[in-house]
Amino acid sequence: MLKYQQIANDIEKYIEDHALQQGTKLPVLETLIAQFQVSKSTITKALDLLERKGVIFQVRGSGIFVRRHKRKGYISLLSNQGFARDLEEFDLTSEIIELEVKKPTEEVALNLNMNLEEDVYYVKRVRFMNGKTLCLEESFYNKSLIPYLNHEIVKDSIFNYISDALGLKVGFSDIYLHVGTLTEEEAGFLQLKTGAPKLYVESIFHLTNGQPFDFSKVSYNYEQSQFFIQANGQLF
Amino acid sequence: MLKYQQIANDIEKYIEDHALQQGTKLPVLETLIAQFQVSKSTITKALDLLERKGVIFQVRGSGIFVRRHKRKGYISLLSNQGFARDLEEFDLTSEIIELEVKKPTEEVALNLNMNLEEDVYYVKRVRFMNGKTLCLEESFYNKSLIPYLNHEIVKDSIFNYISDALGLKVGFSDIYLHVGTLTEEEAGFLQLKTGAPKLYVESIFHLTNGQPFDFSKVSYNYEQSQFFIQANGQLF
DNA sequence: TATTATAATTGTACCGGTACAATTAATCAA
DNA sequence: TTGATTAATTGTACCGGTACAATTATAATA
Repeated sequence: MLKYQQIANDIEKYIEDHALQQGTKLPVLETLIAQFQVSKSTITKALDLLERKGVIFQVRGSGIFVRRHKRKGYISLLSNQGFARDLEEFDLTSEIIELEVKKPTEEVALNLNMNLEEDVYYVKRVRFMNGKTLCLEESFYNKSLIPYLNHEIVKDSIFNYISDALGLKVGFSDIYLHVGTLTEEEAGFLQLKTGAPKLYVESIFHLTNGQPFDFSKVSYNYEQSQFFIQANGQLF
Repeated sequence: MLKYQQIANDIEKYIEDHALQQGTKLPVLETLIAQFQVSKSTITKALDLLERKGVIFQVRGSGIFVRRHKRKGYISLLSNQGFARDLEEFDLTSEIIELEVKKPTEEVALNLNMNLEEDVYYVKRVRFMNGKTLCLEESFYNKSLIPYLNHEIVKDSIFNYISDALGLKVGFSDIYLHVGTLTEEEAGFLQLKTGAPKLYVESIFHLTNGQPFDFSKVSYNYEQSQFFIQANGQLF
C-alpha cells in the first residue's frame, strides 16, 4: 500500500476509534509530518484524499477538522475511494434470475463501445439489503474483457472477481438517475405494486484505461433505497 | 486565478473548442510543462482537477486522455468544481411562493446546527427548467450567517448573492436522495397527480469553515428530472 | 509468424524547499 | 471595554528534483 493511502487509513481509523465529533481539530500539518515521518507533500496527499472522501475538511490558516455526516442507513452513491467499508453495515445478498451469453442490443453496444456481433454476458439479479428486496438489476459485460462468469461468481461480487481473479482495475463510472414507475415485471420481483415509484439508475463502469466493461440498468425499491452523495459547491 | 486552475480551464476549453472525442490522447506531461511554463506539480494538480471533474482520465505509462460522457440534458449532482458552466444549457427560472423569517423546527435546527430561538430565512420556490416545472423547493438559511434576503435576491441565485455580496465561500455539501410519492400540495405546484413518483432530495450546504448555512428539501418532478453523477469505483 | 525478453515512454510517488494567504491570537490605542 | 493594528499560526501554491511502476514499442528468440 502506498504511503499516503496508509496514512489516510490510519487517520480515518483514529477518528473512528476515538469517535471524534464533527468539528474536532486534528493535529497541525507539522505534527503529522513528525508523527508519520514523511514529507509534507505526502501528508497533504493523504489529507486531500480524506477530504474528497468526506472524512475531514481543511481550513487554510486554521486547521484540519473532522467532518462527519450523521445519518445512517444510506448507500453512498459516490465512492471516491475505499467505498467498500461503507457497505459493511449492510447485509447484501442477491438472487440470480438469468445468466447467459447474448448479442448486445444497439443500446448496450453503444454504451459498451462494442460491435453488434460481439458477445456480452447478461446477468439479471434481484438484490437484497438486510433481507429486503432492494433492486432489480440487469447488467451487461463485454465478454472480450470479462471472458467467463458463472453462478458462483455472480452470486458473490462480480467486481471482486474482476479485480482479484482477472487482475483488471476498475476506473471511473458514469451514473444516470431517473425516477419512474414500476412495470408489472419489476413490481413482481420487488414485491411492490405496478405503477409504484422507482429510482432507475443506469451505470457505465470503465477500466482504468477507459474501456467500458459493464453497463447496468437498475430499478430500486423506493421503500428501501436511500442514497447519499457528498459534493463540493452548489447544485444550482 | 491560481495557475493550476487557469491551466485546467485552458485545457478544458481546448478540448471543447476542438471537440476532441473520448479517448483522444493529449500531449504528454513534459510537453504541457513546456507549453505552460510551469513546474511538473502544477500541471499535475491541474490534471488531477480535470480528472475529478470528469474531463480527462490519466493512465500511467500511457498518457492523458479525453473523457466525455455523451448524454445531454442531465443535471450534474456532483459539482466538484466550476459546475455552473454545466447549467448554461438549461434555462432555469423560479417563482417565489413564500419568503419570511421564522423560528426553526427541531429538524431544521439540527441540520443547521442552531438553537430553536435563533432565526432562519424560509424560502419556498417552484423552479422551472426550460419553462417546465422542475421542482418544489423549501430552503432554510441561518439568519446569523445570511442576515438579509429579499424577493430580488431569491428570484436570482441565492448562492451568487452569498458569495458576491456577502463574501462568503461555499464549501462542502451533504446530499440525501429518496424516492417517494407526491403529496396533494406538491402535486398542485408541480402540475402532476397526487401519488405520482417524486425524487426527494435533502441538502445541507456548508461554508468553507464547516458551518452549515442552508438546509433544503426539494421534491423533483419525475418527468423532468434526470441526474448525472461521475464516480470512481464500484457501487456494490 | 508468434512469443518472449528488453528497452523506451510516461504518469505517479515521494522528497524538501520558499513564498504566500487566510485565520486566529496578541498587542496597542481610544 | 472596544476596535483597530500587528504578529503568530497554519494550510496552500508552486518549484524542481529522484526514483519507480505501468504501459507501449522494439528487438531477440524459437
